Amino acid sequence: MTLMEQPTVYLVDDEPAIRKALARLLRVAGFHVVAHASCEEFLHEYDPQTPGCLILDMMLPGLNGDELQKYLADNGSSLPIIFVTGHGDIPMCARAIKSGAVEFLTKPVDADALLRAVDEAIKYDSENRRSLVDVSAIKRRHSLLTPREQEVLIHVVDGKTNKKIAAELGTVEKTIKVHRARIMEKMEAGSLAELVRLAMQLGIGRPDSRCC
Amino acid sequence: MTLMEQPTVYLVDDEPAIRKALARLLRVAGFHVVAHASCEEFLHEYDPQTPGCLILDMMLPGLNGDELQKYLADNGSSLPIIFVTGHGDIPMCARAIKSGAVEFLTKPVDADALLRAVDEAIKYDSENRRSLVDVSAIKRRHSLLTPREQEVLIHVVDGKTNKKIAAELGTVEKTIKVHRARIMEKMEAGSLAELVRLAMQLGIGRPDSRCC
DNA sequence: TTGGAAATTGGACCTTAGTCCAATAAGGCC
DNA sequence: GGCCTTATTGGACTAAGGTCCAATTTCCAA
Repeated sequence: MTLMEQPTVYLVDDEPAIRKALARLLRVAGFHVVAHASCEEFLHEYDPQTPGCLILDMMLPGLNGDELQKYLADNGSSLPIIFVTGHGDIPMCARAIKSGAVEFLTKPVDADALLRAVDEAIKYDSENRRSLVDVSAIKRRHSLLTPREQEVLIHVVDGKTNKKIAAELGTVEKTIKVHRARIMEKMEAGSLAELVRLAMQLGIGRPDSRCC
Repeated sequence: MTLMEQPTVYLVDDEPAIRKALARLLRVAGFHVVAHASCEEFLHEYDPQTPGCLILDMMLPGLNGDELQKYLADNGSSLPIIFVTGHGDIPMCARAIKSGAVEFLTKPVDADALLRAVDEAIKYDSENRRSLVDVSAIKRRHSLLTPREQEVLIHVVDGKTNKKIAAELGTVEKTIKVHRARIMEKMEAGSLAELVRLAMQLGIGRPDSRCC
């Protein structure tokens, strides 16, 4: 597994001097740094499994910083981003942070501010990954359910009795009992209460029935 | 009830000309506007029950804009804030938005941008109030439970059987059954699944047991 | 064509949960 | 001292959930 790996600080800036200086600063502070000159280059190497954060210049040849931010967000990435820009203005800053950026710094970069931001970003990322791992484990178990079992699960966490579920699915109580037992086993739930909580994390259950 | 009231746009700026201009702009756009010259004046009149948002200047005599933001946050208010400032810089913008501000605009204010921000803020506020109302209704029902019933509830939503709960609380199964029935009645839960979901919204149950 | 997963059902039996009626005991309040 | 809430318990009974063993049917893929 790659879970307990040391976090990587990705750095994307087209000016070699800045790249070198920031990389050095971060390495001295004990971080593992991977630097790129463009977003395209970064995307080519980036593995979403890797924990860490991204220090990103806004003005870049090719894909810009804010475009990369949007691209990553659209692709489900939650890599925390710290913007570092030479020609930033307030609307740009507001947009970046509203879109989820952890920090927005201007050049010349204040070393302390950057290190504080990196610490915050990495902390944020690790907490986020922990909960993502939890949910993905539940999803994995849920995927082991047969289509019919998934269907029964929805009714079970809705609080219906086996008899009622059977009637709605056009079968008998006995059948539902069997499905139910399999569901508890495959979902590794020790009780109905636990099953309900697991299902909630998958968005199954009442609070989402309001969608109709 | 004050629930379906029309939202109020609060406006705090020490410059009478700006106050007048912005208030006029907002009223023309159909909003109900209440303007004040200082944070102290605003706090004196503000009723947290009122839905709406706050357009706030940063530099003010007495309490500053960011200080009011912190004060409101510390006091559990979720009134959305739109900052409008004449001498803002990027760090100030970043801090304000990271602290939850909806938007950070600079003077002279762009009318379209302000109206867009107000729309967004009011939408955000109304959604937020809706979920707050839901949770407070559950809290109210929970407060009707006797101490003993609240204790039993914790064990019930943990998925334990009546027999086990009785053993842990030093009583017999029959007693727990009675408590349990009262709990279902008072919490207005139609099934165990529903009770578990209600309890979760109050922070009762497994996910929070990790606190110890 | 055949082996296997998925879905279904039966029967017997045990454990839990829920319900209705009734009753006791302790502590607080007017 | 009465009155009320809270917490407790008993008995009897019904309903629902869970378990073990066993069996059938359908459909898909090797």
